[in-house]
Amino acid sequence: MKYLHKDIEEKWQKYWAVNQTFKASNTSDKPKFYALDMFPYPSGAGLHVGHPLGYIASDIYARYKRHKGFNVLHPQGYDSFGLPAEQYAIQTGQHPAKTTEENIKTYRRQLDRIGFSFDWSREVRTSNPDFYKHTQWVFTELFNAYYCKDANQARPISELIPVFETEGNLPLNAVCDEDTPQITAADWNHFSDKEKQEFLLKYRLTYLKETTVNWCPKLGTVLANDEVVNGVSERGGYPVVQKKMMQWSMRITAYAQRLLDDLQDIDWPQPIKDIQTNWIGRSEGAMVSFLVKSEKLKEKSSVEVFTTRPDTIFGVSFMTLAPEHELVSKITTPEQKEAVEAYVKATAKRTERERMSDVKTVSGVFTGAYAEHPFTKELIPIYIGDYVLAGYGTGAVMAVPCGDQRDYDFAKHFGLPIPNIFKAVDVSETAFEDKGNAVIANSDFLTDLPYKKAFKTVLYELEKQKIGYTKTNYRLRDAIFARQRYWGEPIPVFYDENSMPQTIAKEYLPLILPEVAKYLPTEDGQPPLGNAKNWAWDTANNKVVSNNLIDNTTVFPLELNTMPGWAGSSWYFNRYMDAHNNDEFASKEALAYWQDVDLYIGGSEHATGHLLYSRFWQKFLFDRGFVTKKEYAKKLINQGMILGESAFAYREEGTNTFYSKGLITAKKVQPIHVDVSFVNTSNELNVAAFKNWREDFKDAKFVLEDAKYIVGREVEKMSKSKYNVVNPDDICDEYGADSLRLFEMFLGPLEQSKPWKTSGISGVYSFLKKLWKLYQIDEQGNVNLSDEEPSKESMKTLHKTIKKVDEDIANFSFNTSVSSFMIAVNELTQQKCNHRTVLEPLLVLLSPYAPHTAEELWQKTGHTASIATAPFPVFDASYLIESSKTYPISFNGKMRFTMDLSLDLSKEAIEKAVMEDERTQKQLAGRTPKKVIVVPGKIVNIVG
RNA sequence: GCUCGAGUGGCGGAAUUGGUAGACGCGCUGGAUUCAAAAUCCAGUUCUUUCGGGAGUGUGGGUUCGAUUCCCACCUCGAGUACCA
Repeated sequence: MKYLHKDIEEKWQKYWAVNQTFKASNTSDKPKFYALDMFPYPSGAGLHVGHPLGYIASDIYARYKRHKGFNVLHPQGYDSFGLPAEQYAIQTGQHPAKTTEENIKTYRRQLDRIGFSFDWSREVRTSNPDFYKHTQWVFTELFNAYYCKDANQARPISELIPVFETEGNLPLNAVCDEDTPQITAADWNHFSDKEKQEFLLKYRLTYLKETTVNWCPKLGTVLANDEVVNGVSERGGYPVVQKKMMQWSMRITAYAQRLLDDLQDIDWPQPIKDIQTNWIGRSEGAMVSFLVKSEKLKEKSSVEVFTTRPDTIFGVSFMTLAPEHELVSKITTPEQKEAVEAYVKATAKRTERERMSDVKTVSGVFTGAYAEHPFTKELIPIYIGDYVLAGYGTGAVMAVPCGDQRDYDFAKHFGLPIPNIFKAVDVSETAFEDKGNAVIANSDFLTDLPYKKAFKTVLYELEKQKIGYTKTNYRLRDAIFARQRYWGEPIPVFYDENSMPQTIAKEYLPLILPEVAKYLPTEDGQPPLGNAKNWAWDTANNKVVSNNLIDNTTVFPLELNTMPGWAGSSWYFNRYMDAHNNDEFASKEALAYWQDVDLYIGGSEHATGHLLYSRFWQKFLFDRGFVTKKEYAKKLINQGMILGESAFAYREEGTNTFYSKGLITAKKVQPIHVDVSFVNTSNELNVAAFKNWREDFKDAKFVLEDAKYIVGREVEKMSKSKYNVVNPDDICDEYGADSLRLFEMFLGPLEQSKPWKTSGISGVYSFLKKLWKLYQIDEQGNVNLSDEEPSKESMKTLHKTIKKVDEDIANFSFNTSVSSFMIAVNELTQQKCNHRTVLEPLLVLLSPYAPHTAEELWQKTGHTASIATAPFPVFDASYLIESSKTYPISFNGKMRFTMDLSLDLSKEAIEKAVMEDERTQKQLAGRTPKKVIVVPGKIVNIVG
């Protein structure tokens, strides 16, 4: 009978759905295994063959673990809040919930066709109120917590009030806003309610503060740092400008050190760890105060700088402040006022992108003010310059031109002195930045000290004289946690009579996203939720009511911002453990059983976004005792991207004539993307289909070669706009889901990017056909296997394959395990093996890839064991043990011939046998070898 | 610039702790079957050769009896990051 993949796959997919074959239980005697994929955003375009790559890998591993006797949790869901649905809504008026629902249907249908073993009973959707009510709850927990540096954990904010009441904030060692003043108990007790609330906000882990944000005017929203790439928005590529705004932020910086330290405990790819380490950007150095000497200043004032090279302090010849630095206006002398103000204005106008594309231009202005060097007491000029960033360190630097290239360039540009404080180093051309080889000179008490020693000595002195102290700085910033958008989780906050934020208590969540007439911002620039008619909080009845009822005594306005895209994905992995729990995000029992993700597969593009934020939330939930693990994913694998093979037709410039690829050499042509579905495997274009494709090609002329139009090919990212998308549905139609799954794995190593080539699929497809053939299935669908004893050779093939595939899957080397199966089928075909003893275990083993075929056959032959519960075949080493081995015989490391030698021969016996062989004698031609190296079981090498 | 990662046939890619380089698949060549095609099966396929061999894993060195594998220098490509003081 023919291999009818469609019938087989349909039948078993239905069977699994009806029998809930892959439903995981929260109670089991088996050890647990949690295999997770990064859940997709359900876009309108549906899946292409690149999307399921990681899902296939995790699915194989999940099935493998089930075979090995684990209770496996392998869920899937949707990250369903997001921008595309909202933009579609703005254009069409269609509610995002509706398009999202439709897209999810398409996704589900496509995923089902590929035959994944997902436990769909645990599906989550971040846009479901049942789900986001818990996202909102995490927000309120963060709001009601602060970070205690002594305990090194998050604690309830309520703890702070008695401390403030009795001692003020002086003894408190907690993370807070940089500008938090010191207060005494008396201060606190004299605070009004509003002042108390404002003060507490400086400690909350999610807080409201005026901050400089990345504002994207085109998208009408703020963006987090990781959403800005090269000064433009990651989505859409629109310009981004800096703007001061009142914003919700998350105090992720409180966790900077722990996020760094705990990387050591998790088995994640080194590149991801490196990226996160870089992003957190820890640097150790010192804070140093420079006294400002300005007649204009009445009170004593100083500039604080952060430096990683306090050892070079005697090389300071000027200081530079960021143009935005608060001291700038205070210290600027009247003579310089005009120039400084013009410069500040010009900098503010420039977008981040302009500032970056212009790195090489040195610019700045002298403020007219001077500072006093803390040791030499010399006066040094204070400049402003845009190479100093307001957001890092203190927004001011002590410039050491001989030791820092940027300071050097600045000094050269403005003709400032470049004192050399390095021993035996020439700094006339360039700065000397190599601190490992630095020996300090001309530096008073630091002279002749190497870098490390000088670093320690100067810090000791700075601390003694109270002009500086050791400081660790992080590049990581607090994450902006609000978007001026509609399609996101509402922030569960209302504003009380003092206009201070108050969270909505857990029992009244979810705060459901309101209906709005328009998804655009309001006319006065408020976020889209400003269009909602019913968007006020009635504190008497704890429910949402009409805006008309706002009286600021019991009914208050609700927050108009929504949460950013990464909110739901920061904790969803815990939800799968107990997806239908209405009271809590997951029960204590479920959390205690599943604990954490054992294998997490997804793309590396989330390194500084989702993969960092989710670690932060998990640590917070851990601190507050809600989860059992401080890291949620033990092992992470980044699957590579599957690239598309774009096709191009070549149109001569200024004409509508297309030349076949071989004819374009002398012509000026413009390559045009052609839909890959018009091209066959030999790169031949279906001209008729192409003409019908677009109006402007209707009358196109084609110059052919050998009566064919041949297209050009190029590997690019798979995308709709490049017309190189391959739909998995088409592959399933023609070759079946098993072929698709096998082929995606066979393409190459999981973690590597690789181009998709539909022509290659014939290899795995014919492998499946050959496999099917082995079972000699007749027209009635019966399997005709022999119950006689199989040959030793066939048993060896089986057990060799078991051993290899077991090892390969355990190492996530899926491509080589597919090869092993192919070899096995080729061997068994050649051996004419049709023995049940060999072929049934082979199918169980193969089922991670082709369960449908396997189950089909098990059923037909009267076996009813579900693949999910069938035992993994036991590997029997005895079939692999051989009595003899083909030894390569080498002369000076070069292989000359082989000899079959018994494996139980001693070293001496092997040497004797080899030396006596006539081929050895021929090679030696009478000479005596210097040495004979015998590695039992491996090789014999004769040196001489 | 800095930090990682990778360079193997026409192509995707294999190769345990250093031990017969090119597994497996695509493509290609020849053959069988067929009126023919598709499908299937068989044989071949790194380059070179005077048919004994010789060369060969980006380049140049080194360690070793023996290097795709280890070490040093360089070249190329990819990814991340970028005035971070």
